[in-house]
Amino acid sequence: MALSKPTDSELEILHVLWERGPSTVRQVHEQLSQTRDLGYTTALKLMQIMHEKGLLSRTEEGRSHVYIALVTEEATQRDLLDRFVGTAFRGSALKLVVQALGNSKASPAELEEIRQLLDRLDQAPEK
Amino acid sequence: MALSKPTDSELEILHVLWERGPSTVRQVHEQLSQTRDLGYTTALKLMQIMHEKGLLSRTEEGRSHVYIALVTEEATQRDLLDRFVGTAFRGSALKLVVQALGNSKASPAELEEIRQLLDRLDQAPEK
DNA sequence: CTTTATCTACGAAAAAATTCGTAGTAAATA
DNA sequence: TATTTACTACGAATTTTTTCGTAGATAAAG
Repeated sequence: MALSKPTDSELEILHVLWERGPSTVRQVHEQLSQTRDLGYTTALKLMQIMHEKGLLSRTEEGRSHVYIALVTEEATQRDLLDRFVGTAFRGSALKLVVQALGNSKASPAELEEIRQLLDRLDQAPEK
Repeated sequence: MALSKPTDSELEILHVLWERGPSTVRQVHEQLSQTRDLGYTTALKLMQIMHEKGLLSRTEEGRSHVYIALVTEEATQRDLLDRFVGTAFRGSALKLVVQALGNSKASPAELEEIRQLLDRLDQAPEK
C-alpha cells in the first residue's frame, strides 16, 4: 500500500524534524514561525494529525511530547519525485532532469558529480 | 507577477490540451474519463474556472466552446519544477537530479544525451 | 495557596479544490 | 411540432487542507 502523499504543510514539518531530529511542537513551531506566520496550535494540530496518520511517532517527555519522523527524507523525496514526474512531466524523468539542469546554475563541481553518477549508471545498468 | 500554480486537476486538463491541441469540453472529458472517473459537468466547470483564471482561452464554435491552453507545457514545467525543488528538495536541484537519475532506468542513449547537456553547460557557464 | 505559564486535546471555522445536479437553450431527430 | 440530445451556466454540496480558539490539566512562580 502506497503511503499517502504528505501535504505541503506536513512536508514543512517533516523538514524541520529531519533537520533537527526529535523535537517538541514548541521547537518545530519556533523554527517554522521564523519564516512564516503560523499559530502554535496550528503546528500542534498538524503534528497530531501526522501522528494519527502514522507519519510521526512521539514519546512523552515530561508534560510535552517529542515527535520523530517515521519516514526518511530519502524515501519521501523518492515518492514525491515519482509522483511529480508522473503528473508534471508525463513520466519522463529525462525531461525533468534536462529541465532541472537547464534551470539550475550548477557549479562545475556539481556537474562533475553528475558525470560520475552517469558513469556509474553505465557500468551498472542492471538493477 | 508569478503565475498561480495549477492544481492537479487543472494539470490533467492542460496535458490533454497540450497533447490534442484546441479541444472542446466533450473531447477533453472523453479522454480524461478513460483513465479516471469524472463527470462531464465537472470537466466543464474546471475548464470554465481555468478560463476565468486566464489559463485557457476559448472561442465559440457552433454551440460549443473550443478551449486552448494559454500557457505552454515548457513554461509550466519550469514553474512547477522550481516550486518542487524548493518544497521537496529544499532548493537543491542537484539532489533532485541525482535522485531522478537513480530512480529512472535511463537508456544509454539518454545518459549520453545528458552528458552532452552537461558539456554545453560547462562551455556556457554565463547566463 | 493563588496565579501564571505551558502543555495537550478537541471542535470547528475558513479556505481551497473537487464534484455534480439542475435549469435553460438551441439544434437535431422523430 | 414534439421530443430527445448536446451544450453552457450556475449554485451549491463535498472533500481536503489549513487554521485557530477554548477548555482542561499540571507544573512553576509568586
